[in-house]
Amino acid sequence: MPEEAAQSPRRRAGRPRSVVLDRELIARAALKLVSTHGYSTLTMSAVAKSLGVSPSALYNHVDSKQELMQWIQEIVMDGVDSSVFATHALDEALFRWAQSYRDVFAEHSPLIPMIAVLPVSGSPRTLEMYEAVAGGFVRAGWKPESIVPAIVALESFIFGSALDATAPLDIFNPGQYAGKLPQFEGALDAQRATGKNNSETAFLTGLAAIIGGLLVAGTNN
Amino acid sequence: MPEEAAQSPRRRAGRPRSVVLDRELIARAALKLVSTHGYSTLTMSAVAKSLGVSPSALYNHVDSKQELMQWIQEIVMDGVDSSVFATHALDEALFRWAQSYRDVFAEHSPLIPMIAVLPVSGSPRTLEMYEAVAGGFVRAGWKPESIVPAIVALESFIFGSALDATAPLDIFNPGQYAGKLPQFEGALDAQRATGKNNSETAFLTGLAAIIGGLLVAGTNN
DNA sequence: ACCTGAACACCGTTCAAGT
DNA sequence: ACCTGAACACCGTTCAAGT
Repeated sequence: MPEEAAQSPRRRAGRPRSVVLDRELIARAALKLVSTHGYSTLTMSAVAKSLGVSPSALYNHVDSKQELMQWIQEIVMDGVDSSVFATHALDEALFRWAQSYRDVFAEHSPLIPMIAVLPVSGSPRTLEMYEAVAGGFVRAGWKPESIVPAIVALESFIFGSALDATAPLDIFNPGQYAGKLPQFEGALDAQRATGKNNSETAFLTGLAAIIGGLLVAGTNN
Repeated sequence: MPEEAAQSPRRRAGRPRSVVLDRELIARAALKLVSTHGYSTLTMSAVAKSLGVSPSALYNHVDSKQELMQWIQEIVMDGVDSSVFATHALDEALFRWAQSYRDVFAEHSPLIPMIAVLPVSGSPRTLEMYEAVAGGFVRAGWKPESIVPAIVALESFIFGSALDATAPLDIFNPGQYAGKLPQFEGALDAQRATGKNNSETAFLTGLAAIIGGLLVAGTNN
């Protein structure tokens, strides 16, 4: 199997014979593993196996599993649509950007605790995204010092919502406490009667609320 | 050391001689470990050691480490102030509740990915909290079907903000990309010049925005 | 009923040895 | 330069054996 990978591109003269692994290959293999079998199956061993290589071989190309997960983040970040800030009004752009951001990380929620804490300097695509978002705020006439807090507030909501999106549908079922929580259960029944997905409704109404609320505060005072 | 624990309370006649472990003791030991040395040191082995017992002994009282973490959650949840809904107007109550909620889980962020996905039926204190919050919405005249999505949206923002609160202060430092992101770096400099903690500002302005935005939508239409 | 000690089935990571 | 295989230092968890 390694031969297949080594022979497929026509080799330039003087190049080493069979370079099998590199960052791109490892990251893609990891992403494929995660996409098909979930993050619980993402082990260095499994990644190595899918590449037909021994686990220790990976450490010639990656420092740690943590770094490998940052590589995955970088690829995943490509799915976030930051182009809308160049084409739409700020409120509409924020709405679309936030939705793509949440949808992407709902599928990769194990990355969230890591991203929330990691310096952005390690992720050029994240920085590109921030540049696009900040540009949208600037063009809308925002006070400069209010822009970064607004972005962070939106991101907090987005990450929290992405985590929530992975929750089971019956997460609010009171179980043995049924009948003892009149106010909450009434609210729960009314929500259920709408037939809508609660996580989705919460995200959309919350997003509209926070964007609306921020826009009121961000330009005036 | 086990003798000390066994002899301290006067024993009622007929009681077994030296019951050392129980749920409360284990949970408190785990919480103490976490509070003093952080979640990275929370291993079954470390908990056992702090109790002067072998790791396998714990499994006579707890099913898994996951369950132990739920016990910690239950204790931690006590630090969230839900009493404000009985004493304050909805907007003010939401503000105070959310702040205590975020502050508590900023110190216990590793619990967040677990909580976001776990059925609330396992946590009576969480259910009590929901009952108090829902009561606040009901008394403020909210449409019943809008209450649960509002709570979930607020919780998503709170959990996301609690994760963000653990981030290093210089998380946005562009590093080697300095000078290439004019809009974002301008916004960053302006925020820095305020001298305020960015995470705190983001939480407070975001919270005001989402509460304000929700209150506009929740009662009218 | 509850504890100990050994064992199991994993992890991520290191490193000497090979090519 | 890059791979293999053995080894290390952990995890959480199980289980037979003791009291």
